[in-house]
Amino acid sequence: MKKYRIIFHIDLNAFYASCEEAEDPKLKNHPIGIAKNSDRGILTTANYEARKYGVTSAMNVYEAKKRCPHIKIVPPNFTLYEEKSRLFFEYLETITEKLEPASIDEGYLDVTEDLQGLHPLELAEKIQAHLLKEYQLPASIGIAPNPFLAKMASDMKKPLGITVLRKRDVKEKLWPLPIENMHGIGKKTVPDLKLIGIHTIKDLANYENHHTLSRFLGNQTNAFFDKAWGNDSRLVDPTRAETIHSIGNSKTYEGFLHDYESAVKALDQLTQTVIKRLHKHERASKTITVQVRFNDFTQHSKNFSLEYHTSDFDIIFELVEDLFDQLFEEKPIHLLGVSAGNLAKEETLFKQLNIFEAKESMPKEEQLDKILESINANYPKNLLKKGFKK
DNA sequence: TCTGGGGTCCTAGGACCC
DNA sequence: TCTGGGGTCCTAGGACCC
Repeated sequence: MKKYRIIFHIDLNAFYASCEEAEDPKLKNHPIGIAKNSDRGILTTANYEARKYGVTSAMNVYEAKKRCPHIKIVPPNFTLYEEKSRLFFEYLETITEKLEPASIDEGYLDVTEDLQGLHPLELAEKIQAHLLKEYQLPASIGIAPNPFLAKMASDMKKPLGITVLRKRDVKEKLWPLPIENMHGIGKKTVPDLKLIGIHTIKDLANYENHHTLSRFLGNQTNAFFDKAWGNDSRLVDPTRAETIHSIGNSKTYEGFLHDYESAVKALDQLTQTVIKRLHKHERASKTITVQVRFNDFTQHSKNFSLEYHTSDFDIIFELVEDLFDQLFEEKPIHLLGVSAGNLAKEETLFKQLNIFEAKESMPKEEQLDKILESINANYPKNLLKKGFKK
């Protein structure tokens, strides 16, 4: 007899909006949207009252106001959302250690061994009620034998839904869904799939020619195909979210940046934010990336990997400036981004330092020289620095 | 619908090493 | 010498998710 796992996917409904409603209950019966600017840009979230008017996440504010003229635009309060998210996961940890956070407002739980003597449905109801009562956070819960089905299930009833999706329900409940509803299939891939006759998850499950399929789905072809049949052997992995891979900061400049100097000033700000967050997470970075989007929406990035990890502002900013020099064009700049990747824990580095007397112990001047040397060796074009208004 | 900011993962070519 | 194969890392770009 095969033993099925019991996986929950828990998704907090309209999370940012729900946080705002929890803080200010007056907002509850009023349509609200979360957006930085009250007359431009896009909504990160809309509450369900606003969704009744056809307002959705990622819709621009102008359109949202057209559909719902009395919508209230609330600026985001990320400190509040992070705090609520922390409480959410802290509570889930009391249910099971087998918890994998998937984003700020959703997570997977393997409750196979932690049912507390309850029926899975009862446990889900208990969790949902607790989240609503203690934190005023409505949640949708999917119950399934694997993470993929649990994720698809939690999407089926929102808000405050609980949906069981068993293997034997796949043909009836999963297959009729349009292919764009499949987690991992985005708006670039959908037209390709439709071109070869795949419009629903059923079409994917019954598509014979995997060679053709792999032209569009690449490496993931078999994984997607298995998922279409309701199969997904991935384990709930609590360590996955513990490893941070990159820390970045980017900003859109509505009025555009028109010259080199103001861009460098902006990059200074972005770099400072990145460094602050690196320190907060006690991480040092080896690879720095600078990203530029111009007013014509062309986008470019450059990155450079250092010989060793650092979290020093002077070193990183020197590199940021240098990378930007290579990206600079005489066009108004719409977006700038700085990102630190290839991260290592600082405590680990200290250990290495003690053993090898690594280069971090050199005076900063010397470190900078070394780095510039290394950059120039790799980017001889750099030295020319032509066409810049310095 | 003319557009935020935080990320993860994949791809593909090239450099380099054995 | 004109030519193998495997592996890893670096770099730029793109797709996707919330």
